Amino acid sequence: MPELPEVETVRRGLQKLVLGQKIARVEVLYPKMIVGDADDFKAKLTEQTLEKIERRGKYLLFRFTNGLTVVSHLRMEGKFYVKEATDPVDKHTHVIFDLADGRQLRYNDVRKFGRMQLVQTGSEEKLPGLAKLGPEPVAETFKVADFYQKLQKKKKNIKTALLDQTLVTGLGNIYVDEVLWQSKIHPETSCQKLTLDQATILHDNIITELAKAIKAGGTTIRSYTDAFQKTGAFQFELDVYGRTDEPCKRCGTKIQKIVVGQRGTHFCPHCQQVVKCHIF
DNA sequence: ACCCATGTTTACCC
DNA sequence: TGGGTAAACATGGG
Repeated sequence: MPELPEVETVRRGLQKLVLGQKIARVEVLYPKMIVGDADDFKAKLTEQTLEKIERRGKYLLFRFTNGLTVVSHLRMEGKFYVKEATDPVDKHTHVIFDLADGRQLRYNDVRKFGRMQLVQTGSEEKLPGLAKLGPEPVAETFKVADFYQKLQKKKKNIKTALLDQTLVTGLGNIYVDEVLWQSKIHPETSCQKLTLDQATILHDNIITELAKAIKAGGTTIRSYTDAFQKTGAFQFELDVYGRTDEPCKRCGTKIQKIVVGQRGTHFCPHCQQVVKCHIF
C-alpha cells in the first residue's frame, strides 16, 4: 500500500491530529514491531511531547522532545489511527500511544511487516534502511544529470532499479508501472541502455506523478487509508497498474501483466518496447 | 486449496 | 567488497 504519496498523506493527517501531544503511556501488544527493546521504547517515550512529524522516502519520522525520534515504516499494510481510549481495539492493533488528552494514537498492521524504532534524532540517517536512500523525488533534490550517471552504472532492469530506492526514493510497485508507461519505457529495459532523453522524461514523470498522487491523497487498491481512515483517490487516475487485458489508454493495445524482479508488472507491449540492442 | 498481494531486509552467490 | 537475486517476514482475500 504505502508508497511515498500514501506515507506523505498519512504524515499530513497525523500532523493535524496529534501534533504537540504528550505521550502519557505506551503499550506494545506485539513486541516484534519494535526494533530494539520494547520496554526501553516505552520508558523513553513516556512523558515526551510530539513536536513534529517528518518523512524521508517512505519512512515516517516522529520528532519528540529530548532529541528522540521514532522511525516508522508501514511496509505493506501499516496504518496509524487516532481513537478515543474507550473505542474498541482492533485485533491488528500492535502499538498504542496514550495521549495526555485522552485519545490514543494506534498502530495497526494486518501483516505485521511494519517496524518502529526509537533513535537519537539525527542518527536515523545511519540506519540501514535510510542510509542508502536516494534523493526525494522533487526538483530541488532529484537531478537528471545525477540520475543518468547512476543509471549508467546499474546492471539491473529499470523497474527493479527504481524499486530499490537508491536512484530516487518513494516509488513502489504501482507508481513504477505508471511512470514507465508514461515514459514509454519497457520495465525490463537495462538501465545502461536508457538514453539521456529517456532518463530525462522518466525523471520528469517521476516528479510530477508522485506530486499528483499526493494531491489526490494517495492510491487505495485494497486497504490503504490515511490517519483519518480515509481512502485515497489516485486509483481512479492509474493508467496501467491493475489494468491487465484492458486497452492501453494511448494506443488501445491490451495491457500485459508479467513478472519482473518478483513483482507483478503491467505494461503496454506496443508503447513500451524493450531495447535489445543498439544499432549504430 | 492454492496463488497473489502496495515493501524491505537477510542470506547467499559471484 | 560490492552488487545482484531469491527467500523470508505474516496474513487475508480471491
